[in-house]
Amino acid sequence: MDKKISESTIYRLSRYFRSLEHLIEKNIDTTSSDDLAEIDGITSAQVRKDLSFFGSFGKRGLGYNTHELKAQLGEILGINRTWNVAIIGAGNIGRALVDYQQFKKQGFIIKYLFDTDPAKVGTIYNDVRIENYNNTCELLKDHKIELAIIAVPAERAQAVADKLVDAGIKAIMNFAPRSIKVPGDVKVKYQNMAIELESLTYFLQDRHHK
Amino acid sequence: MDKKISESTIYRLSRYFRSLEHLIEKNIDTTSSDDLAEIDGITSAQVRKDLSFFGSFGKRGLGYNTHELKAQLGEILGINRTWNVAIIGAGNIGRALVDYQQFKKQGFIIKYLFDTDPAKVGTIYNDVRIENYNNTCELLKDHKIELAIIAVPAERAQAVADKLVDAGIKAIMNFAPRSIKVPGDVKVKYQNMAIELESLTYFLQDRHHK
DNA sequence: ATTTATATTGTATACGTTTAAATAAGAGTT
DNA sequence: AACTCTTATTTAAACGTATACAATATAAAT
Repeated sequence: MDKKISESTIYRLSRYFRSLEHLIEKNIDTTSSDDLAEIDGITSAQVRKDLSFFGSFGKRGLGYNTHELKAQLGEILGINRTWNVAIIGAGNIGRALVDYQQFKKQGFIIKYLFDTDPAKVGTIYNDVRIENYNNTCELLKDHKIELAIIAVPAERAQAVADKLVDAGIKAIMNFAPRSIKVPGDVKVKYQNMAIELESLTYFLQDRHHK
Repeated sequence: MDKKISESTIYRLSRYFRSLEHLIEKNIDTTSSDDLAEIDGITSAQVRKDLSFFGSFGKRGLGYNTHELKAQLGEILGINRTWNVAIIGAGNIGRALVDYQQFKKQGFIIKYLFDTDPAKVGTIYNDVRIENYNNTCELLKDHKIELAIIAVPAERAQAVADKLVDAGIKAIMNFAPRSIKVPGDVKVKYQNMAIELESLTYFLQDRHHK
């Protein structure tokens, strides 16, 4: 099972996982590819294809057991465990992320906030200690932090990325509105709400009425 | 020019726009598809292909004028103007978005925050008045709000979406961790940081070492 | 002034990937 | 055993990306 799985497949798997959680909350034990597709607005064939990359989890004629499928997806996505996360930058975005309930719910533990501001360093924000940015490298290494989130101004993004790479981080989520360069074995995800809104305004314009 | 443009193209256009802003800040007047590709980590051919859908903005042998190209992209994306935005839900996420500097910078004006909490309604958060959720429909209609952001708990997302559709909103960004159903002419973008992190953890797992 | 070299766009073609549709196969029911 | 339902897999179509090259603009060289 070494075929390459597309990022869109992984992304959809996360959404199926979310939908399954929802079904389970409603005490529903069985579902079908058609149900899952409906919830997420794609085709049932897509759902089955996505799952088929990893095995066969359903019963023909019956569908999928929500609990089992959720467990399997959790296993695949690596969220049947917790992940330690550090956030660089204790500004508005960094702090909002500390508050973000979904992270904790999905097993992402914010271990540290880092900042350069002496007034912030040493204080505690919502149970998370704000550490000195200069200590980033050693603290990340010492405490087995595996995921890092960049929440600093654009012009500092690359420097922070370099430091994270030095600290051995292999997965970065970048909220700074600037592209960063990292080695090939480091995975970066960009997160820029303004860009997302822009892709909406494009479709709002008159000339795209169909 | 009625051919269908892919979402990824639009998304990349936004990134080129951002890169051009950056170049202009550095007083650079000319750039090339190769430069833009380098900045954004894609191929130069991709850059030219993306642009070619909308016209030819460069000079062969010379490249692109940063100012001109930025203006053209702004025109295409619809961000050479301002857009009125409403946020439904004045919780952590809603308030963080009001604080998000990039919105204002890119011409997105947060006009209203809506909430159901009587303690919040009527107060002002960071220059934005928090209005009663029940008045959403009329206020959106009266004040020509074109974009709306859903920042309420999952279980309330669909109800809010329905109300926004009633109010004539055609573009929604949904921060609630739940899929919503809307008519075909309404464009929805999902924004779920936990899902984004999950797609990173997938790539962090041992079995994907290549 | 003409040619040659160099740079870079714009487009046409080829390739690979992703999505959708079609089909075969398994599980249960009557 | 026939019928229904739904998965799993195969096949085909659509789409997106990368490659290749012709077109064009400038500068340098003769």
